[in-house]
Amino acid sequence: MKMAQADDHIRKGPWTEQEDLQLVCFVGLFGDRRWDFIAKVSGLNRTGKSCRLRWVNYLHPGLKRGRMTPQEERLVLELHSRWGNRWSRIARKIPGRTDNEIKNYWRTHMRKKAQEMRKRGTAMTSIASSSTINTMTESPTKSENVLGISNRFPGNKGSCNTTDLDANGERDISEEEDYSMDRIWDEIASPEDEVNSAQVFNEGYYNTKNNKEVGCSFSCPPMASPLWEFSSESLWKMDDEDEMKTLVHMGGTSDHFNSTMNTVDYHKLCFR
DNA sequence: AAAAGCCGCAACCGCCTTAGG
DNA sequence: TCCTAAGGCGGTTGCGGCTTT
Repeated sequence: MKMAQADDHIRKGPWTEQEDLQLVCFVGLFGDRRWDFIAKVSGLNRTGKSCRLRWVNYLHPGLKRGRMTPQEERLVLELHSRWGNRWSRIARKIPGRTDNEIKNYWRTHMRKKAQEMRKRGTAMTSIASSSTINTMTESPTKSENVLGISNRFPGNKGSCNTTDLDANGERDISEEEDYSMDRIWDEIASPEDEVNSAQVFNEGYYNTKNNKEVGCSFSCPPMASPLWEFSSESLWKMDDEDEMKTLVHMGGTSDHFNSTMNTVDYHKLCFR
C-alpha cells in the first residue's frame, strides 16, 4: 500500500463524470503514458494507476461496448486455451476489448459452465476426453493448468477414486453440488499439471509461480511491448499476418482493426 | 410489492517488470 | 550494476441492477 500512504486525500471508488472529463482532457494534452504526471497536473486526487485503469478500461476511444459477439467468444476460448489467463495478451488480439472485460467474461463463462456441469452431473472424465472440448472451453482460470482436469474433478479424483462412489457404485452427487468454482480451480492447479498441459497442447506454457514463459513452441509473436503505441490511432494493432488470418477465420470483422480516433464515438463514450 | 439471490462490471490490491538515472 | 519509480498485469472485491421467489 505504498501509494495510498503518500497522500491521505487520494480518491477511490467510482469515477464521476467530471473526473472522466478531466482525465480525457489531460490525456489529450499529455498522451496516455505518464500517468503519475497526469494524475498530478490534472488535479484529480487519484493515483496514476487509477487514472491509467480508468482510461484503459473505460475511456479509451477504441473500446467496444456491449456483449461479446459469438466470434469474440470463440476467439477468447481459442486464445485462452493457448495462453491461459494471460488476459492482456488475449485482449491484444481482440480489438476493442480490454483484459478486464475478457477476464470478467471468462469468469462468468466459467461459472455458468460449472453450474451446467453440476446440473447435468456429468463426470469431467467424459468432458475432458471429449473432442468437442479440445479448445478447453472449460479450462480453469487459475493458472494455465488446462489439463489434468479429468482426474481431478469431483467424483474422479486421483482417477476414479472409488470413495467417490456410493455403495451402488453411483456417483456421490452431494459432493458435486458442493463444488464451487474456487474449489474446482484449487483442484485443478498443481505443478505437474502445468507440464501435462504443455505436453498435450504443445503450445507454450508458463511457470505459474513467477509468470515466466518457460516454453513456447507455437507460432506467436513475442510479447508485444506496450499495450498500444503512444498514439491515439489504435489500441489494437494487427501486427502479425497470422493473427489477421486467425481473426478472419474466426469470422470477425476487420472494421475495428483500423479504428482510429473517432470524434463522435469518442464523445459518445466520454459524455454519455 | 418486498426480499433474497444472482450477475456483470468497475475498480482496487499487490506483485512483477521495465526504464531511467 | 544497482536502485527506485512508474507502468503493467492478474486476482479479487464490492456494488448496483436485474431476476426470481
